[in-house]
Amino acid sequence: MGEIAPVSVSRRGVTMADVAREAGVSRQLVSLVIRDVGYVAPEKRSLVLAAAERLGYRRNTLAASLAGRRTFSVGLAVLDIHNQVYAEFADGVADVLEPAGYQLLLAAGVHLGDGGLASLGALVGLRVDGILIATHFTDDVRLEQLLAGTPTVTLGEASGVPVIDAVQGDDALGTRLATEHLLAQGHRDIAYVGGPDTQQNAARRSGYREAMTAASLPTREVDADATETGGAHALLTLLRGPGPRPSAVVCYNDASAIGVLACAQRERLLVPEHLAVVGYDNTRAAGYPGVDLTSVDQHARDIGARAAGLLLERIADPDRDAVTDILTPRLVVRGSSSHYLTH
Amino acid sequence: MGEIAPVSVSRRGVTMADVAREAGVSRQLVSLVIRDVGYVAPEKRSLVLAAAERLGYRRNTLAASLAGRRTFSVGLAVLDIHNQVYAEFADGVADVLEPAGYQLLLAAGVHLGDGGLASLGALVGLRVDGILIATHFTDDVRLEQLLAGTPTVTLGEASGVPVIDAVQGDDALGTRLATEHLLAQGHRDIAYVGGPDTQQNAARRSGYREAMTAASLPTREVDADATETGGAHALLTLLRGPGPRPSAVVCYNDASAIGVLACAQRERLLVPEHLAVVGYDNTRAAGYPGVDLTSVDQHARDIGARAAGLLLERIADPDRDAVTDILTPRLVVRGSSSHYLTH
DNA sequence: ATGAAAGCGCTAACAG
DNA sequence: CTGTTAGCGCTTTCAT
Repeated sequence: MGEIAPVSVSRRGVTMADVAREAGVSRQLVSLVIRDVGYVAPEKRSLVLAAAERLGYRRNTLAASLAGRRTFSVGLAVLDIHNQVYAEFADGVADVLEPAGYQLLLAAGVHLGDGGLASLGALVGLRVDGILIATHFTDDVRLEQLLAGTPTVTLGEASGVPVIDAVQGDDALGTRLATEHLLAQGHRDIAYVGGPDTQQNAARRSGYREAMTAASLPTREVDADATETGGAHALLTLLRGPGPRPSAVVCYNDASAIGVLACAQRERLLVPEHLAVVGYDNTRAAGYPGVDLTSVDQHARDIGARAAGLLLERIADPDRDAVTDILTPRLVVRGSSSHYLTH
Repeated sequence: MGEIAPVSVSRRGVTMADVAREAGVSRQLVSLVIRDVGYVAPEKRSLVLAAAERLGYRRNTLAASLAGRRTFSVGLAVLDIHNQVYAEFADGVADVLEPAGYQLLLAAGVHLGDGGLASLGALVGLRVDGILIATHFTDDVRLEQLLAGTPTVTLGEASGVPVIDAVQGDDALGTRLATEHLLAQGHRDIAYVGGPDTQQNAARRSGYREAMTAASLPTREVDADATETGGAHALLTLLRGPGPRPSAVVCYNDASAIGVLACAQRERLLVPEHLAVVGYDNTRAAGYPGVDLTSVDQHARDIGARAAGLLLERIADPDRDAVTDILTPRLVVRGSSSHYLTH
């Protein structure tokens, strides 16, 4: 409030200049030491470090990024943090990005339909060096415009934008493996519990259809949302519906499969004797006792790691051709689909 | 490369100045429109918006934050993104923070022991307006120094730093409720499966001890890590150990409780007839068929929301006194502990 | 190896 | 409602 306020360190205002003054060196020298680049005489270096420590200096990443035109951070936008699969994507991404010196910024609950585009916009606004997107895509032109200039890789689904890299599982193959496994067990009446109309779910559905068609068998499908309740309702629909009760069900994810199991139990159907069940994603719950669910593993963590790798490549060379990587899923057989494994 | 390059929009360089030029207005007017503050004539406003749209303008949050000294973002540092509880914390936090206009930046895998402190440092460096921490705390002096000047609230555990707000569940009460529930069912031999030595786990352990001591019964404890395998081993230890087999087990989290269930099944012990089991956290898996686990619900989502609320208050008034909020848990009784509920 | 000068893109405080 | 004048804290380029 006085005419000339005495120089004082404010609550959060320790700058490089302060550190330089304290250490008796130039501001640039401080910058070099903090960034750990170039050669700095060891004594000077420790002088600076000590001064920084004493003052509680914290580098202002904002200013550094603005001036340096790089943030060394990448954004990961995921659909649902509760979904194990996305957590595994994130693990794989972190495996690659952290050693490379990037800070991972996670934005959860990103639905591209509504407010999710805003989340993406926030990441772009933060000028992250790259963006990883794990959600469902629709033909939204604005996506291309929004991401123009920011290296991007999608996980699990392709964006539809030609210049964007993608890493995904072979979803059609996954359900084909599941269906063929059931066929090999002698099942003929195999139903499918499908999900909301996304790229991924469409691929999974088609895998089931292909396998059934190849075996000259009719298909039978019901839909469920991504919850246990949805799966339970789906099974009820199948049981109450016309025609014979299916002897096996392929589900588009583990949550719905677990719902099917719950419903089967309530309906006094033995699994797998009366009803064999296969899920998708091989989440941790699939291995729980009393669940013991056969499931397709899409190698989510590997997808995350691979996507992060592609992103790093694209950051290094923004003009290289876009690639789409497809990982081969594997079927993990458990008690819910195999008589031999039943206790 | 020419002497004087023609004005061209570079890959990512559309600035407010460009928009102003395109719209034929001043740069400040653009700023007002973009920030949506003050009064701007409708025609001018749409003129600016149209120009921004045409040029594909994206506000540079970095520059805005640097100049405005506020980022309108808060960091949420969580221990383990795979753990449902942290996902629910995040939900609650988002419930409050998003309507308030804050961008949530999630940092996962934050163990304060090792590299996690670096993650926190990254958030501080980004100059987030506040930090929410959901992990375990040890007496680390550096934490206080690191966070000085950044409003902070902890979730689930207190930090030990007096000036930091905290929101947590009453963990001792939770296990006391669980133990008393088992006592009410007539159990006398109740064992406890405890976790790694954290504040939270210590409180849960003490709740069990209090309840047993109050009933003049001896305690019996084994330890397990936070996985299903850990729980399974713990039960084996109890079964192979001296003395009679316990008739009930209280577990410090759901994962270990599910491990106990798995082991019980392998050992041909009926649940709850031979062994009653109670978990902690009431994760979604507890409600799965075949799991059907009685569990203590600490209201994680509410904890997240409350913590976010406190953070907002502290951002508004950094000097108000620190508070610690304790939420009362409730016991959710399912088939794993109650004969009456068994199918 | 170090200092000086310039500027990243924006907000803020005021005079017009 | 517009224009001016200052920075925010840092990196960078170029001298020295």
